[in-house]
Amino acid sequence: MTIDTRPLAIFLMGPTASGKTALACALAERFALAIVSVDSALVYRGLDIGAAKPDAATLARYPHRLIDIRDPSQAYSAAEFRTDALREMTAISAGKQIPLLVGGTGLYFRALQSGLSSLPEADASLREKLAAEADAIGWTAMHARLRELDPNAATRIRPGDAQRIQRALEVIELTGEPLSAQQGGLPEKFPWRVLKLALVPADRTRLHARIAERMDAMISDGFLDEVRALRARGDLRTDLPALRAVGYRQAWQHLDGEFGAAEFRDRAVFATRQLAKRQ
RNA sequence: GGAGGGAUACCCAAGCGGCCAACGGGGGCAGACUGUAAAUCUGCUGGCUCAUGCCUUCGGUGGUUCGAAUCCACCUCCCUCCA
Repeated sequence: MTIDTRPLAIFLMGPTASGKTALACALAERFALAIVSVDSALVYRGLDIGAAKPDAATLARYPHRLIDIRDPSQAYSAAEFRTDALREMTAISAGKQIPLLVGGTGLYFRALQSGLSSLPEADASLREKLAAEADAIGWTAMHARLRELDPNAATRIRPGDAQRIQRALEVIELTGEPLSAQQGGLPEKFPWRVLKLALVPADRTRLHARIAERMDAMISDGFLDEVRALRARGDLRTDLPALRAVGYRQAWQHLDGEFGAAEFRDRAVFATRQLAKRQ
């Protein structure tokens, strides 16, 4: 057995409302840790209350990296996260601290540790074009096209999975090669020795109760005003990743008049529970 | 007191004599996932067995019928309107 000389990093994972932030801060209080957020919603500025972003006082005392690094009008991605996180971790380790990666975005953790195949990044205009075509002929037809261009990918991707069909076609158009031929083989040797901690709720009912309580607290803390401010900008649309976040999407629909306040609250709670399951 | 409308599985809600264990949506559960991942998608969701099998369901009790969630009678509860 050889000695692992890689620097240590800690991964703290768990569903929303499971107490990750509190635990991370408690650990940071006692050890030489620097916190890096692993959260696809916290990266956006202006998504605070509804995203359960740690408050200013907490952030001042326990700085979190990779929070508030993007405007809601822009998309962020797993690949960008990987780049950003590796940069932050390198700096932290160089400063003789231990990086503490905290969050609930599983894909980001995976992308960070295992890497991603070298695929082209998202191309907004191409996606728009593909979406327009899909509007015209339907995603089933788009899936049929994928079947011709990349049978392997078409087998893996369901005909109803518009998002993945779009990405596959995007990659094919951008590279001229099938997506399936470009994936696989990620023998990434991660430059850190990872200690993984997972917060697993012992009892779903209790987690559900916490989620409901937290949602009510968010609402009384002005969640809807926060969303009104985002709408007032005028340049944000519901198909942006930032505004598809749990709670924000429902709040937006409510403010559009799709349903009342009580239904908004319930829908937001349901969506949060379902998110917690997937985490 | 009178005139109507309604009671369906955890919730909402179709069904209106057989093709109904009962459309659909929600919720719940399980699962997939390589640059949107707090996203996107899939399956299951009365019980027992899990087989084109059996059993118990559509407010309650009776009745009509070969056969009822669906028709009739009465009862219970809810809603609207007239008094």
